[in-house]
Parts: sequence; C-alpha cells; structure tokens
Amino acid sequence: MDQIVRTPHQMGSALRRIRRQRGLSQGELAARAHLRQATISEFEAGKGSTRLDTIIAIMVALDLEMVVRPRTTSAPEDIGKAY
Amino acid sequence: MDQIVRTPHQMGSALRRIRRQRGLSQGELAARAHLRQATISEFEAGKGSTRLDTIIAIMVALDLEMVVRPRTTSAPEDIGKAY
DNA sequence: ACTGAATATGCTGTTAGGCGTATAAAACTG
DNA sequence: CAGTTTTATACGCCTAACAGCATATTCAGT
Repeated sequence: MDQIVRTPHQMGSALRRIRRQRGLSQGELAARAHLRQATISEFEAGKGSTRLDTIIAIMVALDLEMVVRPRTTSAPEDIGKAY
Repeated sequence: MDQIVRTPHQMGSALRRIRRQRGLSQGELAARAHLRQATISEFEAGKGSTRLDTIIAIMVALDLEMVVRPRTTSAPEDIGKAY
C-alpha cells in the first residue's frame, strides 16, 4: 500500500491510484487542493516539472505524507538495469 | 533515519541532512545532479516551487527514494525531530 | 447507442524556476 | 587572523507552471 516513488511518472501514478481509492474525481481533488482539474490531470500523467508545493497540496488533500529514505533494491524494474 | 516530509521546508532540511551525512558540499551534489549550486541552496532552504524533476535529480544523486503513504499521527515528542 | 460525468487538451496572461555567471557572506582551517 | 572552502544572493535570459476559461475526448451507467 505504501508507494515507492523514484520518477515523476511513478509519482503521478501513485497519487492517481490513491485518489481513486478515495473515490474522488480530478475535479473534486482540484477543489480541495485549490488547483485546476487540468493541473491534476497533467501531474497524474507524469509531468516532471510539477512544483513541490503543488504536490504537497495534493498530498494534503489526499491525507498523505512522504518519506525519504535510502534507495532499496526491491523494485522489479531495477533488476537488470546495472547490466 | 527515514525522514517524514510534509512541507517544502521539511523536504529541504531532510535532503540537506542526508547530503551532509554523505560528506558532500552543495557544489559537489550540484555537479552530480547536473544542477547549479545555487539551485541546491535554494531548494534546501525550503523553496516550495522547486520542480519535481529537480528533486528527483537530487534524490538520485544521493541514492534516495520516496515513499508515499497515508498520513500518520506522530507522537508530540517526534514532531520536533523533523526540523 | 445515448448520455452525462470525467479526463485531456488548448489559449492567454502573469509569475517565477533554473540556467550561466558572478560575487557577497559564512563557515572551516592552519 | 589570514586564506580557503562553502553557502547564500543577484542579474538577465529563456521557458514554462499554473491561473481562468473553454472545449474536445474518453469513460461509465442504463
């Protein structure tokens, strides 16, 4: 249930999944976070240039928090990358 | 050791602490992440408008990852630790 | 298929991020 | 305390985020 995030795309996907779990539309989330529905759409699509405060606003609206930690080696996509 | 991040300021502080643990200067980190030393300085100071891809670049250079999870309620004595 | 909701895309305007470059202010070190 | 390293600020430039507003497109329910 905790989502590992290493790329903008993973960030967008993770929050989209959680938003849907909460039963919210992009428009509803946007209203709660004081953002445009279009901004949510672009962010969830993996826009890397989304600003930190925008992401924070979304996380607050979804009642989430982030944890920063040393990189783990458990992600499936990483296997093979070193070779 | 894992850093809870709920605000831009906490994000900057957390990565600054980790950078120092790694024994890196802002200039060295900037070089590794292909950013300016000034950009690192501003980000660590808590700039909320820092872009996601900039943050990701810093985390990659520090060998870190993020986790997104439901907000937890930390004990009062823990709250100060994030600062 | 029809229809309304949800999501993606477009346009303009304002504001500001990050760049290169340079320097000022702090913080170590001998 | 001087000399060095590190961190914080500044200016001009280019690009784009996000705003409001509107519409096109896709999805889901009946």
